[in-house]
Amino acid sequence: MPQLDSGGGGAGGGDDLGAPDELLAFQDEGEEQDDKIRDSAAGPERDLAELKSSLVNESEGAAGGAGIPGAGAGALGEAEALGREHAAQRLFPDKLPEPLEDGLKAPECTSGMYKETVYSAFNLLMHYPPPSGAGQHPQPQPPLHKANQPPHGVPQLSLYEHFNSPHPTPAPADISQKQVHRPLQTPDLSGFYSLTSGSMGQLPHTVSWFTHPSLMLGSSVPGHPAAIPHPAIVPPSGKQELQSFDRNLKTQAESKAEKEAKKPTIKKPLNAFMLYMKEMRAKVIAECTLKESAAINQILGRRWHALSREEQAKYYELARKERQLHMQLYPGWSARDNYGKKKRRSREKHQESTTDPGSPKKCRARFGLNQQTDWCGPCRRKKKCIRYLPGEGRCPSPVPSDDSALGCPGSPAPQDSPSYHLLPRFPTELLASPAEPAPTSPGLSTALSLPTPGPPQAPRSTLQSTQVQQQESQRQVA
DNA sequence: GTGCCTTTGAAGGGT
DNA sequence: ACCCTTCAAAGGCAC
Repeated sequence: MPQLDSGGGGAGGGDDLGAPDELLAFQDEGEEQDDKIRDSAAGPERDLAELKSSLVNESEGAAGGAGIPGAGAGALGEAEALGREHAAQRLFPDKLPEPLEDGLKAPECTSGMYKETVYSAFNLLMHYPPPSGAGQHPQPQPPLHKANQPPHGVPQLSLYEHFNSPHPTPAPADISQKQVHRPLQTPDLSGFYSLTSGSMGQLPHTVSWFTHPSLMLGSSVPGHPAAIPHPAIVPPSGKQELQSFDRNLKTQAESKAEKEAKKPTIKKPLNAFMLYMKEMRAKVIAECTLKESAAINQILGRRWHALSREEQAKYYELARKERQLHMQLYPGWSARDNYGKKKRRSREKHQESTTDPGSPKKCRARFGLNQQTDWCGPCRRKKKCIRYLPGEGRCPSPVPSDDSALGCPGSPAPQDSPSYHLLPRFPTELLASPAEPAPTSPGLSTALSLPTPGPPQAPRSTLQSTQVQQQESQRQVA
C-alpha cells in the first residue's frame, strides 16, 4: 500500500501502516504486545492479555487449582490479578459496551473506534448463560450447525465486530477438523483448536490460544457456558446434515470425505478495505439509493482512496488486529485452506482459457481487444474480463485529493481505469443519488463525480472496443 | 440455484 | 523479488 508512506509523526500510530509495514509491525506484535502489557498502555492488547490471563487461571483452577509452574508464574500472576479484577468488573458492568458497528456507522464516532478496546467484548461472552450442565463434566454436544447457526441473512461479523457484539453468533461444534489432525493435549478441546507445544511456541508472547474466551467458553470446558463461535468460522453450506443411522452406514472413507465436506470454513480475516466497506456500505447505500454491490464497491473504492492517511490508518490497524486475533485463534490456518472452496475455478478457468474459444482471454485475443480495459462484447457474460495486464501491476495509487487525481503517476489515467469502463453498467445517473441532489459528504461527492460514459480515450481504445462499448451502452439503455 | 460483478488488501505458490 | 491467483464482503443481476 503506497498510500501510507513512512515517516508519519504520529505518536505510537506513526508507524507505517501499509501492508508491508503492517507485516513488520505484525511480526513484532509479540514484543509490542508484551511491552504494552507491561507498560500498562490501556490498549486492546492489554485487555486481551488480561482477559486471557484471567481465563487461564480460571481454567487452571477448574483443572485442579494448580498454580502456574515455572518462572513465568510471577508475571502471569500479576496478569491474573489484573485480569480477575477486570473480569470481575466487566462481568457486571453498569452498561455493556455498545456494539462497535453502531459507533462505526456514525461518522462522529469513528474517532472513538478504539475507545472500546478490540477485545474487551470478550467479556461479553461471559454473559452467556451457562448451559444446564455448566460446571459439570462436559456432555456430548449435538451438532451445533443447526442449533447455533446464525440466522440466515445475518451478515457475518468481523472478528472485531464479533467480539464487540453483545450478541455474538453461536459456534458450530466442530469448528474445524484441523484440530482433529493435530495432536490433542486434551480431548475436551477436541471441538476446538488445540494448542500443541509447538504452536505454543509460535505465540511466545501470548497466552496459549485455547485460553481465548471463545474457546474457554466452549461447552467442553467445565464451568464455561455454551460455545461461542468465531465469526470467521462458517458452517459449510448445503445439506450436509445426515441422519445418524445414515452415518453408521457410511464407510470409513465416505465418512472421511464427508467430514471433509462438512469441515467448516474458517474465513480469511478482513483486510482494511473490507473493514472499511463493511462500515461504509450502508452509508453509501443510504446516500446513493444504490444496492448493487458492484456499484457500491466502486464508490467505496474511490472513497477509500480519498481517505486521509489517518483515516485509512484506523482501518489498517483494525485489520492488523483482526489478523492478529485470527492468527491466535487459528495458528495453523492458512488462506490456502480456502482455496477452491469458494469456487473451483482455478483449474477450470485455466482449462477454459486454453481450450474454450469463448473464454474471455481467447475472445479478446480473437477480437483484438485490449486485455485490460476493453469491453469484451463477444463474451456472453463477461463485460470486462481482465483487470490487470501482466506486468503492469496495480496502480500505486497515492491518496488522491479528488476524483481527477484518482489516476496515478505512471499508471493508466483515470479514464483508462477499468472502473471507467463499467460506466455503461453503472451510469452516472444511477450512481448519483436522486434523493440527494447535493452530496452531503465530500468523499461521496468525489466518489460520485464520475466521468460521463463514453469510449475509452485514445490510443488505448480500439475502434472495435469503442463499438463494443457503444453497443454495450445501447444495450444498457435499452 | 449458482456464479458474476466490483473494490482493495493479504497471502501463498510459482518463476 | 516479482508476478499471479484466490479469497475476504455484499447484493443485485444474469443464466
